[in-house]
Amino acid sequence: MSDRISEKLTELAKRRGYFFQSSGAYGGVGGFYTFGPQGAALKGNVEDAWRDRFAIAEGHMEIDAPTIMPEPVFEASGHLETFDDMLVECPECEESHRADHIVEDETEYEDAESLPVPEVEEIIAEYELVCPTCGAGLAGAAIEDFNLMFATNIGPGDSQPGYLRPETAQGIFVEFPRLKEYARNTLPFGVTQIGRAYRNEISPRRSIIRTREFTQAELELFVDPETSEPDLTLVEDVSVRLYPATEQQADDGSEVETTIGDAVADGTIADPWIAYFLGIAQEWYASVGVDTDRFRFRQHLAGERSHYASDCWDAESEIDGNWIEIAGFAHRGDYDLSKHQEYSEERFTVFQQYDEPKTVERAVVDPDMSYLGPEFGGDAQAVVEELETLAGRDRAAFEGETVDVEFGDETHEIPVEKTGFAVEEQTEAGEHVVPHVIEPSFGVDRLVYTILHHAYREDEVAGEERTYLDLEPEVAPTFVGVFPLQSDDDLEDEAEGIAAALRAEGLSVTYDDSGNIGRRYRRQDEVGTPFCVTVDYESLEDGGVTVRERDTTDQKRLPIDDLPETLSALRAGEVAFEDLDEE
RNA sequence: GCGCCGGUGGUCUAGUGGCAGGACCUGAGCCUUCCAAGCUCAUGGCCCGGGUUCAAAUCCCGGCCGGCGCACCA
Repeated sequence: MSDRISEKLTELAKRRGYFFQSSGAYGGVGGFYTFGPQGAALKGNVEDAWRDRFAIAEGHMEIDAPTIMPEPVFEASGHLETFDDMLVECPECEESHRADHIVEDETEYEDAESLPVPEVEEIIAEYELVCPTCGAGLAGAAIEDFNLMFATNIGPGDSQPGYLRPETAQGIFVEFPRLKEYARNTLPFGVTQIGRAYRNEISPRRSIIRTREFTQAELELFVDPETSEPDLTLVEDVSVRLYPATEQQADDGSEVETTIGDAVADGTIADPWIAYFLGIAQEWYASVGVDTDRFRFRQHLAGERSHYASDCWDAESEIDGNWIEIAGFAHRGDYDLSKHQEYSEERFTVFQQYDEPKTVERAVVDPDMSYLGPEFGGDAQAVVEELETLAGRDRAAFEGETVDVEFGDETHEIPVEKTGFAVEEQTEAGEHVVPHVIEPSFGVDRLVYTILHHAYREDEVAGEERTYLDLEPEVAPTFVGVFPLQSDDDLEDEAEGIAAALRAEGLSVTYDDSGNIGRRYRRQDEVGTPFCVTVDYESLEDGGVTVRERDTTDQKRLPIDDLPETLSALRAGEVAFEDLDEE
């Protein structure tokens, strides 16, 4: 049964323009998909809904950064190193294994990933390591260096290497020094981005669930680790299904049905920001059509977490009995901003003012350059820097007649009186803080797939099998179909007029006069169009039309003049179809 | 990347070393006063390359693509 839905969905997606493999005319290429007319509209609606909730409703700002960035960005982010896999193929059984993992498992080396390839090859030979699958010796087998990032060159030649971003996040982190200005140097503030990311996956699989180019919707929330707090009262009553790490590791562990408030109170979710976003996400996912019975939040196990995350929860949806990750909620700490501060020339901090200015004692130097200059020549400035460092680190060094300064390979004695050493009282209004980052990161393609999968329905209408998509009106690619009951010039004119009026209202409308009325209803059912409007001969007399609801196939007679308003209210969820009064 | 299986109109599928069939869909027409009805007509196909052969969509080899398993998934 479960496999049938995926297969039927794939077939439907191809046939009705939701999504299909790209470049089919050239044999297709693995891991790349095109969203067809329906799919692009659905995806766009999902992105709009995300933007409404996570950017606009939260008061955050959205940016749109390039997908290609220069190499130093990824040196700083750690992706050049950690996105790099060392694969070694067993000469006997031809299985591929992670060379660094084998080394870490079998030797005392703990961070083989960061070692150069030739060194890892030497270690394998030296320790006579064997294939985990068949036990054959791996000595002499070549290690293939594989980086999951797509590489390119910026400008002519290969002088400036660049990479397609493997996550949208770096585009936000890199621009932090300017973005903080827009936030008026005030924490917390959030920056969102919806955009493409690229990973040269070894083995793309399972339709649009694992592709090489995909869309992420990410929020980077920059918080003061000491003072910023979410308003948990907004989400404390939200019911969630959690799968904490402790339950995953227990023999009889199970998912936990609880509320955000209780999970925070009993420590299941340690970080209040993570808890806040899990609550927001739970309700948002439900609003766009994820079946909450096939949805949970799973905590990462310690060994599973990324190089930056201190705690991480995934949102997972159930597809054919398998749980797939559709979002990650990570506490990235100050990892990203600190790394960019270290690797770049910019300051990735926000000045946080104290409630009360603090008075602190500080050791300072004010060297006598008329002494240091002649004494050290061109090295005088470096000596000054050494003195400054030393003063901050070790005041006692300045207590004697002279102070010892390590410089070059020698120790120099400098009279303390020439250093201008003093301990001063200084008033500090605040401090430069590297913000911590809370990152809710959503996979849009997987969400679209989940929505379609969870919306897939088969039932029976008038003795005939029917397939329909139970899509939420807010995200349905086509909102309303408009038909003349039969081929008839007068009916067609009236129906086309209604279609135009609804389009003018901003609704997504499809007009169809082919075949018979039943066929047209089924066509719209199959792509998930929530409502259909049919113009009949009475419409020309009494100004009413039949409006038919997708899920129930119920029909109501409603006045044409009110249609734009009525249907807009239905789309916004302001009224329910069953509550509408007939004419 | 390795292994197994597979690739036939838009979709699903039958089939064989000798003229490639069906169903659905789609389009045109007829019919039709609310749920894939019926009739007529039409469009459209053997993944790519090489080999074997008188003849290859079919057999063989390689590639590409897909499903599944392994590995991978910061």
